[in-house]
Amino acid sequence: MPYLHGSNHCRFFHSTVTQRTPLSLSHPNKLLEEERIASLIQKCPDMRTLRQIHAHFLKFPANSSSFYALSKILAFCALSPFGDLAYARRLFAQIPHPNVFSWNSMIRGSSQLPNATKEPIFLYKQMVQKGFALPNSFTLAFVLKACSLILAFFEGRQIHCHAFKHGLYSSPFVQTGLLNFYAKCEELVAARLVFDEIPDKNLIAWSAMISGYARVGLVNEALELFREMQGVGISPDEVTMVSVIQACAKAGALDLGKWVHAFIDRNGIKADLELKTALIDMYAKCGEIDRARKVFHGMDVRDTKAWSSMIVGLAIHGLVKDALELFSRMLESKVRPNHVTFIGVLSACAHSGLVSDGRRFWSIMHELGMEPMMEHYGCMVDLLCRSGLFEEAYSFVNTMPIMPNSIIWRTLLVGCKSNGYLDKAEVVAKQLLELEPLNAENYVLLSNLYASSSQWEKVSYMRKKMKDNGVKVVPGCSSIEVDGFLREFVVGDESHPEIKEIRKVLREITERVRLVGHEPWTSAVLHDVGEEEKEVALCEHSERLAIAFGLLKTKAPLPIRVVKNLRVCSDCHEVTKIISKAYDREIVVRDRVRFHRFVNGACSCNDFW
DNA sequence: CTAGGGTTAG
Repeated sequence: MPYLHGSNHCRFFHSTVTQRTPLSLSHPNKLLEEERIASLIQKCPDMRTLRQIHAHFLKFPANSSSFYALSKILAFCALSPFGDLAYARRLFAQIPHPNVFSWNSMIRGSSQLPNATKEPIFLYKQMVQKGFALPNSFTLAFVLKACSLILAFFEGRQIHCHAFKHGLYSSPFVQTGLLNFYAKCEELVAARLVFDEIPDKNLIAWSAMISGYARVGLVNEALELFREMQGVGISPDEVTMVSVIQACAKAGALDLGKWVHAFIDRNGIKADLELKTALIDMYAKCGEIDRARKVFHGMDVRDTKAWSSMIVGLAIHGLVKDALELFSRMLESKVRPNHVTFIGVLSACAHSGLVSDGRRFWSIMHELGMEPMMEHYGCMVDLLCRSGLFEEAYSFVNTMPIMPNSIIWRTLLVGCKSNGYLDKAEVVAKQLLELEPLNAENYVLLSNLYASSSQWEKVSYMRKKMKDNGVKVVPGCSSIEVDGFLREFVVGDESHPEIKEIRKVLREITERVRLVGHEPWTSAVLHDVGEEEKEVALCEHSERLAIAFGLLKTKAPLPIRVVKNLRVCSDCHEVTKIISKAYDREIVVRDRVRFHRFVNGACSCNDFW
């Protein structure tokens, strides 16, 4: 065993010196000695040097200085980027009574692995159960971080109790650790309770809470908190702004996003790599691909995520050539693509039916030693289906080394429809409904597939099956941003406080559009039959409400931007063009993020309610 | 030895 002198080492740790003498009693030379050791170990360039230092200390008889050195060595192994966690584990196993510092090193070290495991939590459990060392605020902060990485909700909640038990709840590090943990687990109510209990909220706490809201799409809450934070005199930094921009991206709130970008410049906040990447993503998702490009070109350093967000952005805009060109430039720049980059590249190929390119990228991925994930299989299935190679797509799915998920089967089912393989649809549908019996989308898709081939009995059978299984349709939803706030309108929801006024405007629109000689709101062709027909028409309802609200609230000739959660088709745009003309106001309706659906001129507006 | 941040298919 090259990493320790077995017997020597054990004797060393079994020596009577298990506790460091209090600093006040220690010899001044000893303090100097410890400082020297710490800086020596900190400067270690690699494990080889560290082992030499380790060996040096093992040669000498145990004293408190060498004990100190050993714990520093352990910390280096566990935490340094040049360290070696396996070495740290072996070293740690030799310590009969590790102190808190050593436990903390191990807990933090084991949570810094690229693939997070439960190891840090197990270590913490051991520490608490053994009772040799009491956790301190560092311990809780580290273990909470570990819990947030693997979303270990129950463990984290228990640590919340430990914070009280050990009197560590007042530590700002424990508080933000808890807050962040709940936020990552998407337990926003719990996160908010912790947040509200923090007496002196610092920038970190505010940022963590805003990030939590932005992550789950509670955009108004995120923005409200951003305003509130400035109200109490805390200035945001670039980390805060990433979450604010992310909130705008999630909502498709372009005007807000632009305002926030201007805010960043105006307040001299440094737009670093992460913030610029978030800006690229925001502009791309809000439909302003050229602004996204501008941010990208203005970057002096670009890492994998920066390249990926630009490539994915181009791909969702259907700018396939640009996306692939950028990918080549990325390779030339020697930035290693990751799985997200390949999702962008493969989906770009799918949007333009570039089969041979897609296959080429598929093998490049293998050459780079990357194992394709579910998403990549999904892109390939989509690519093959859109290129008319349904049979190949079908056998591709059936020979996948991982179990296809519902998205894969659904992609294949859409492929059945577009390629006219209706016989295969039954088999595919069976898989899909077994995997996801409660998703209304599947029934609608299948029902429309039958309707397209006039199999009306099967259409009503799907309706019946849906009813029997108690499957509920998720209502359509549109949103509009007015004065920096997002207003959401959901089909069938009449709870808006101004619904009466909105309805009045809606009636007026109907009249004015009729005067122009158009039948309002009926331009979406209804594919469906029977009693459910009304619901299909209703999918436009949320959009109508949002436009009406916009006309009610915004008198200035600003464009009214409505973002839809559903797919938008050219017919929907036709309707808004008519309203625009009648009111002499620019009205823009956008699908939330999925610009690429227009790529092949195909619109699936009628596939969904 | 502590806390908050970016890209993900249909």
